[in-house]
Amino acid sequence: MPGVHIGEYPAFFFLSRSCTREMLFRFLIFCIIKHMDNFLDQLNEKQREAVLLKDGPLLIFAGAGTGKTRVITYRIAYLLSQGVSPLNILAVTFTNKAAEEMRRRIDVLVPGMGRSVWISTFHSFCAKFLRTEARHVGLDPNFLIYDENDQKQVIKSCIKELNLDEKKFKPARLIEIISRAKDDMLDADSYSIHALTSGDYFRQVVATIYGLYQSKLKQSGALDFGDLLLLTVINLRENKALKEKYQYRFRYIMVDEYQDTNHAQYLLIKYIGAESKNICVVGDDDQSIYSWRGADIRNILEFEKDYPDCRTIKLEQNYRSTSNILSSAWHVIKNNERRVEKKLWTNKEEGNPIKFIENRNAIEESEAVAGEIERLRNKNKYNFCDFSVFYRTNAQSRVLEDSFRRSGIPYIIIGSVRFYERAEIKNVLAYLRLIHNPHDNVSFRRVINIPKRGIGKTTMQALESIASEKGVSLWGALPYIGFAEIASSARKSLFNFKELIKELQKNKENESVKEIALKVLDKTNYVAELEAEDTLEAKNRIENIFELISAIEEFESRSSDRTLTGYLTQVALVNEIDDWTESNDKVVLMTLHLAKGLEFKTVFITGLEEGLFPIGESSYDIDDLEEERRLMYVGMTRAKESLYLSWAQERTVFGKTHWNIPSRFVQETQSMDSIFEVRTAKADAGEEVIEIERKEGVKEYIDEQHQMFALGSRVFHQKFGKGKIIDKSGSGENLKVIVLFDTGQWKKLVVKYANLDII
DNA sequence: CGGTAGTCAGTTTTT
DNA sequence: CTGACTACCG
Repeated sequence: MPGVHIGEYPAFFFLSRSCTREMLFRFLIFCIIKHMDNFLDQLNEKQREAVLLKDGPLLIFAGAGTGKTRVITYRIAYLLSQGVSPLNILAVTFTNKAAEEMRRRIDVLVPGMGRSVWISTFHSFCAKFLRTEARHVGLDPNFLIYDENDQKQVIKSCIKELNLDEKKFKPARLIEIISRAKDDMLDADSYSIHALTSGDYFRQVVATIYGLYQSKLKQSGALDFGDLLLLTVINLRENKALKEKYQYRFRYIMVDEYQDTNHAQYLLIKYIGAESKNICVVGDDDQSIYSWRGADIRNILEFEKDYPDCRTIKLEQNYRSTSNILSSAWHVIKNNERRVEKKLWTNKEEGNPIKFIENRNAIEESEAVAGEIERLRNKNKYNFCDFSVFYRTNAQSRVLEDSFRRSGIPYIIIGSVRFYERAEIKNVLAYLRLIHNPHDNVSFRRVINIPKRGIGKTTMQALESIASEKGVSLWGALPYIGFAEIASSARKSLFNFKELIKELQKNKENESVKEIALKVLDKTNYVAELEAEDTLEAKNRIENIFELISAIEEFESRSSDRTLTGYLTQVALVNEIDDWTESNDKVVLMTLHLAKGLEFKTVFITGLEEGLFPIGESSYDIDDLEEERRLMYVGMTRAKESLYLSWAQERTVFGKTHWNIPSRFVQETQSMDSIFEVRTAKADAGEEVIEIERKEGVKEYIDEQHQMFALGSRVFHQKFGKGKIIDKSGSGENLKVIVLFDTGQWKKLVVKYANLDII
């Protein structure tokens, strides 16, 4: 180190205590320049081209595993080496995990620089923007962010207030409509205009709900996810000074996973980058899997139209997967008609063949996965974290979890039952939110009677009506309770609650989040009350609460914004995938959606059954089916060395057992040399798992499953007449179908004996 | 007001 | 099968 000199100063000078941020910055830049040649050597020709195209709009088509993150991080390093200040660089990713990963990798290239470059998700960028500019955009800088659960509560109260039928206007559906409207830049007023012109009654009611919903959010001082984007974009559009400020600040913009951006996100980038035009977007239309969330694939396909002078670079060399994996993935994705043709290639060897496992049910499938992980670990000295298991729906994780627990395999489930969604955690958080902003009605309703303080339905109804009469929040209604018909005991309780929150709010500016949280536990007696319950469940809840306290500690040790606002924002926008690091040697379980952007030595894709993956009715709609197929492609291309595809003949959903046929994606891989069946045999010592490898007639078998007696096909039976196949199980001689006959009755029939004719 | 039993709908996928 | 919600009684 002392040998390194910057100009006339020895490097250690810069590392001494007197070093300023600026000096450190210059030192780091020096290091980058020194190593830039080395950096560039680590890139292939196309990647280097993408890194070196410093100015102007740039579109990078980056196939799976082609070093997309590498290009972005090296590009940032290159920009820094060219004298661009880290403060002028904005990198936007889709998930927090991706942002974290990028930061980490920049830090590897340019130590300490990861923190200075603004890298965030769209949503956290907007949250930061709106808080910083709150004064200019007419917001309280302490606004809360409502998650989907909070949204649901608000929507429900809207429906109640408007005397609508929850069955006709389902909260979940309404949230979806409103969220999609916001993605498309339609605020409540614009939506209302559209609804009126359409003459559609349903849409007009939705417009009313939308409007009421927004006023309720405002009353509570809250924004939902969609608002973060919508308001940011509206303000950038309307406020010239603001727009110029951000255009000036962010001279270089990079957007990851551009294929998944929605219209609002597209506009955000367009506005900020309009001046410098230094917009670099990276994406892959084959990995677009969020259209259901408003993502518009046209954003990537029409980038060249938006920026006529843009340069386009295609990254096609895959560094991740063996050629076996890559070619099967290609065989699957090429079935999509709506895609830009790309030819990924690799100079890696063929590698292991893809292994197909057929199981009788979900339990055996899980056992097979667990068994295979143990076998591979013994054989190849793999770590647990080299394995990942993907599935289409979160519900599938439970069975896997059971098997892993039985086998003693350490695992981590990412995303399913979220820690922050547990009742006891939400209760503590609701207190924190009230301390931060007592007008938060959702939190107020949540904890007004937790722990029990004798405030029930009647009291709440009275309070609600005061609030709506006066046009204030529930908290704001408290001073008026003297005039309402509220039992004196309840009145006293409300008063005490108010004093409690006020007490907790005292000194909040000077206390750490942890101190505030501990004060909540202390003053509310929440833990003590749980202890008194003395049940296993209560014990569990107490444990979770302490886990929350350590999560807060963790937050405070790591985050740059350690305020209560910062913490609550983080809780709303960050999921636990960000806390997972490879340092924990655990098998990772997650949905296919969450897997995007990650890679593992060995990947299991489970539940490959028609109706589950592709899910539900999606196979009847070409667009839906193609998105499912892209999801399959994303899953397959996560694997570096080994890929397992498994399915179960029957699966229990909602306590009902369904018979399924293998997913069409299985046969689309075109690489089925053999199928493994896992059978559990009863031996003297108990149960024994037997693996059977079926090599012959594999293709015929799958074809038969799909074509001979496909679900939905019409059949004729001598005795029962005409009908439709609605379910299916077994194979070969044991192939059984359930037929719903036109008479209305249904029968389970063994195909071999039933003598059915396909009509 | 609070507890409990009974009903009913719901699982895609996420910031 | 679960969790969320409702209705009724102590």
